[in-house]
Amino acid sequence: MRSAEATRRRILDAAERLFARHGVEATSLRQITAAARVNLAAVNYHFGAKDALIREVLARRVGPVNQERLARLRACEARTGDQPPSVEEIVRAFVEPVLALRADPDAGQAFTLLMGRSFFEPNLQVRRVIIGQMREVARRFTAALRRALPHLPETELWWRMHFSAGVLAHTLAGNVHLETLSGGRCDTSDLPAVLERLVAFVTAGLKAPLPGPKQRSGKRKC
Amino acid sequence: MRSAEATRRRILDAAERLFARHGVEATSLRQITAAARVNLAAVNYHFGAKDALIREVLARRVGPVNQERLARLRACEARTGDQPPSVEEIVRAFVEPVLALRADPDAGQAFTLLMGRSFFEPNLQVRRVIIGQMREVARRFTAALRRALPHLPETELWWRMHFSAGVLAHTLAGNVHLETLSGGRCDTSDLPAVLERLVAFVTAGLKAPLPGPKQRSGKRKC
DNA sequence: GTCTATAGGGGGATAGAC
DNA sequence: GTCTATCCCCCTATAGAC
Repeated sequence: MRSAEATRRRILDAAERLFARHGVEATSLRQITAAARVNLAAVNYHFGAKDALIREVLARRVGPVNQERLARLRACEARTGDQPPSVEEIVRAFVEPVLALRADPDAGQAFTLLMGRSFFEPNLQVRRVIIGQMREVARRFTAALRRALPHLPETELWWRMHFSAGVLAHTLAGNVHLETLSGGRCDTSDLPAVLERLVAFVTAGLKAPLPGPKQRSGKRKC
Repeated sequence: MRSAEATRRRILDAAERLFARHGVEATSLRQITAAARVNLAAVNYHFGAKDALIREVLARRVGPVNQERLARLRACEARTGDQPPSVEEIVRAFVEPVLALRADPDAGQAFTLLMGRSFFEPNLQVRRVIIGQMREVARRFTAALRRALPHLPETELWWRMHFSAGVLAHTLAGNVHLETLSGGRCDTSDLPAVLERLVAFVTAGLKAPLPGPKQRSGKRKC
């Protein structure tokens, strides 16, 4: 016999781990309840249906991460006053809170893997949660970056943020590929080093010179 | 009555479209054969099992794309002779062949979506095909970039290629997010413009200055 | 709140007629 | 090569005992 809260939590933890490893579609409620050592019917009792469970698994962690992102951004802006924070500072405010979850022994690596994958998830429920949760954050960070990169047209900025999100997602979810293809030369577990690399790459991308209006020079030749 | 080849092709086309839209796990053979207007048993007759079908759907397009990537890279290197091609040229050689598929009315957008998603796919079969097909390409492009960026340590280069792959994947698979979050301000269908933006971002990221060895300055403060 | 048992529907794969 | 029919498994969700 266990408390209701404990059961709920065990289900969420097991679901998080399994969703991360096998994907939401390939994970059955039976696998989840078996891993959580909880009765099959408990999922429906506590969450109603699989979709609702998916939503809660994501929201439980994305919510706090996004709150911290916004708090860091506010702290940056408070510190710099009238001047906008630098691009690098803004990127850090966005990236650090989610990367930090990897060091969290409770959340562990499972959630960051799931999170990175979520951007690409065909499952409608997952996409809805992600978009819903990111909307406010995207709005605030766009505004901050627009001040930091005043020469950049707004459309261009959205594109570059989109590219940046891709870098982050791949960093969270694609470590297997990096380790395999590089033949084990890259250590994906050294978080501070990963963070510095990520920030350097994304910052440079955001600051890239604008491509000329229409260059049809010899470049296309090769 | 149809020829065997035609049936095979109809199955591949339908599977490609459905895998792209709903994911491989969420797509059933029944959905595929219904969409292809083909008998259910035809899948097993022509491919043996679902896993084999997945493999062929991917390999059919990835193979040619990777051949063209290598051909373009060779062309670049032949043209520049002893000098290495520029980073931008190398990036173009990698990115253009796959983006071009989006303009192909036959392959259409379905495959590029599937391809972008494949990097993050939990399904083992998908990952195996992707890694297998990318190994040679990754090796050749790493070698080319190492010549173009001789100051960059090899580990760093692998990381940056990994980040670049994330940008590409998100560009291929994440358009829904960009259009939603930007409120329709970004036109994802203008391929030449997308290409220029992508190349500019990735090239800048690859060329980014190396982060200092250990900076613990006021940056972390915000 | 927690369990067992089961309804009710798909799923992948195959045997065997044509 | 193509079809129908079917096997047998696992899925989600729920009803009802405890």
